Amino acid sequence: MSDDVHDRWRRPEPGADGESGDGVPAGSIQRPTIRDIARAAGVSVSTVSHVLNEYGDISEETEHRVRQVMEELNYYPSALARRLVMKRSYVLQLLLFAVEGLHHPFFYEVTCGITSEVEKAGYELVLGVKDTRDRRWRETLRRCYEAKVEGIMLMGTLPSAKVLAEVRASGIPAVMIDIPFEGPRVTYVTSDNIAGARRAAEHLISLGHRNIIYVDGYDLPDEYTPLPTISVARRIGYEEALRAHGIEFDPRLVCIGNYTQEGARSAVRAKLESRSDVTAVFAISDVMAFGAMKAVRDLERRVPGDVAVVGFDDIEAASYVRPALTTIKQQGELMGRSAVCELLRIITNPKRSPKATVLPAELVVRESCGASRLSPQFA
Amino acid sequence: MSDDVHDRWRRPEPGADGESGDGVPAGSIQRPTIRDIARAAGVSVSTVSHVLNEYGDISEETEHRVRQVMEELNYYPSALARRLVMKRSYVLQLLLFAVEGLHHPFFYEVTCGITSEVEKAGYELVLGVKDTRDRRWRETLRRCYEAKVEGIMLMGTLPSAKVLAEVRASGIPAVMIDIPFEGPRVTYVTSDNIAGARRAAEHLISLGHRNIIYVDGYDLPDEYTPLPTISVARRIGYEEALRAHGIEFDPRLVCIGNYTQEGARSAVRAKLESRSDVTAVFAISDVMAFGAMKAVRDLERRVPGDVAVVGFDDIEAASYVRPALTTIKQQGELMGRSAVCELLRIITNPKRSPKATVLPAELVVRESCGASRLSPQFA
DNA sequence: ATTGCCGACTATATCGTTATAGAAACTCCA
DNA sequence: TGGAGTTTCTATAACGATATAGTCGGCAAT
Repeated sequence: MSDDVHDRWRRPEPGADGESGDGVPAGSIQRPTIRDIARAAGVSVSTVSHVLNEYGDISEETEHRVRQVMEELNYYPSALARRLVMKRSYVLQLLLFAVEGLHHPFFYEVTCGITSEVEKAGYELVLGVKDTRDRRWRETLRRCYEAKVEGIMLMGTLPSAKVLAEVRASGIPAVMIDIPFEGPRVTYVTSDNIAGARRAAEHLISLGHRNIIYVDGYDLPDEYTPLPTISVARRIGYEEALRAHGIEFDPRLVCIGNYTQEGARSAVRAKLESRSDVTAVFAISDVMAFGAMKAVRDLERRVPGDVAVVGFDDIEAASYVRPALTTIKQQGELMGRSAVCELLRIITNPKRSPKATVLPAELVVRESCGASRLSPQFA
Repeated sequence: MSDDVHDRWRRPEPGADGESGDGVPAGSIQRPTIRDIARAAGVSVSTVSHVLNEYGDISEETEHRVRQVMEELNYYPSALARRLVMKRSYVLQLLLFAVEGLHHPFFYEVTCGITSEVEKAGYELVLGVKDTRDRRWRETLRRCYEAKVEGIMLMGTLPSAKVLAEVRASGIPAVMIDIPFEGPRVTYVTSDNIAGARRAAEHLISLGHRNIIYVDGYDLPDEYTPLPTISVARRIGYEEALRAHGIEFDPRLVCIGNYTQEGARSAVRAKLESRSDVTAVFAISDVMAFGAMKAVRDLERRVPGDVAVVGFDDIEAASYVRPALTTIKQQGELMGRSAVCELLRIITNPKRSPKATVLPAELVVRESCGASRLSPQFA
């Protein structure tokens, strides 16, 4: 029976027989098409299609025969063809702008959440990583248009605010991650960065610190369209906390760590050397907080004895380091999940206007600020 | 001029005019097709295609006009249609089997390397993450066939050896990451796991340790087709080192940490409680080594004073923890890059037989084994 | 004037599906 | 017996590109 079918479906044209035909371009072992199935099963193409899509108007007997042939010929319908005719790609794109690969662990957590949710919804996730310094982001967006991507998620440190405008103008549904930006089919999910940063600063203030170094991520990119970055939001929270406690904001306590450990290490060291009155550091990412801790040790001082350090993100490593890092917990995985859910809602329900999501950012007290109240799980 | 063109290209059929037409399914703002461009520019579809693909047989004047129209109508050729007719997808698939999302930081590093290289080659990367315990991996493979994915990369802890067999049988070029498995169009890249593990164990032995707990990842999956896992390789290295130094392998010193911190913590704690003669732990991943360190502390003992710990991977956090973790460095990012390069070679050059890549795995001495020789960069 | 060639452009089949609109056979009921 | 309605199946036009195999002037060589 099996052989019988195999004989029947072979197309007349190609002469080649053996599996490893000689001149074939890679991967182009001719796979059977819907027409081959139809021929072998003795039905029309339409019938096969109806079986495939479970129209329910095919007799049990015919359906069985068709399915059997499909199995025997090892048939898989071409998603390419289907997508073309249905004008849907079932593809979501995650676009990550980062400076050195996607090395930031927090992005990783978000990505985890995204993949699992995308998978669940039966979509595909295309992962695109661009260096923030790479000016050719327009090309990357072009690929989204060409591939008829159904939705875009944007994450990381953007090269320019133009990206946002262009995504919005493209009409493709989009969810920004940690970038407050909205449009007709665009929204965002973010942690409550202002409240998180405020809480971090207040924690330090409540422990008696007054001169607190603020370690920012980047300088603004050279185009001065203001980007609604997490830096901005966290800075607002930091300044709010100072104001609420009658401390004047001192711009000379701000330094730039480039979101890297080494960047923060040298920046913080420089500040600590020039300002002996500093007793605390608030870095807007855990990785930079690690750098700050190293800087403190570089100067033969102690964390938290001489300088208290608080971070932001609560990446896994925050609980590994000694002293364990007090930080603001962002729910990265949840953030990824929420982004996908909202994106799918925008896609499937165009009338509904998209809704922004703000996730809470909580203080996790560990050891790096000298608070003795350790949560038991980080012992 | 612009308006002129816009008038010309509008198709006759659809009545809707405004942008936010009412009943339109999301994202289905009708984008212009190659036919619209042809019409508006007053040339044939073929001519537009020739311009698009730089055939070089179009007069400068015509080409200019066509390009201008494309710009004005905001035209992007449909990759879907092109892929269908060219029978190529320019898509690579990364398939990751993991137990809890893709939470292992090492996978992340590899993924970084992969994306950057894929991007560079002008391909797209589809990211698929499956839970190892999820039995429906066959469905995931089906999607690769349907999407005419040109190459597959497989990473993580597979649910079954059948996956490997099926990928090989599919004829799709594939590169396994850290899974030694080969076929006509299949190969792998891996660290030198045996040598790495041997080195880790020898390091402990050279410091005088004799009873060394070995923290493995998983038990073998329930189907007993033997999987060529990193566990197996590292175990071989560990046993080799013991043998070379006349130490008898004690199976009761092996425990299972499930590649998680907590799993390792409780497994190691149990072992330490039952075996007071143990002075060292070798965990086959850094994350499990962190768990082991916690277990040691749980029992009020000290690392490295009472128990030395060595890990495997050298994830970033390994240098953050206190004491900093002595471990075997795997070059994750390079691994990802190599995988993509080799995969592209298999795809573009089907005659060449694929070549396996084995990357060196080096010992990085930090503090967790009590070696005083600290490399300066981890101070 | 014929032939051949070249440069610029085009008509049409094709990729492998789904969608639309029937067709053929059969049942049911008056 | 003659529709009406069902059930099962089918022919064919899309979808939006590329590939193949031209056409049509014009120009040089014979």
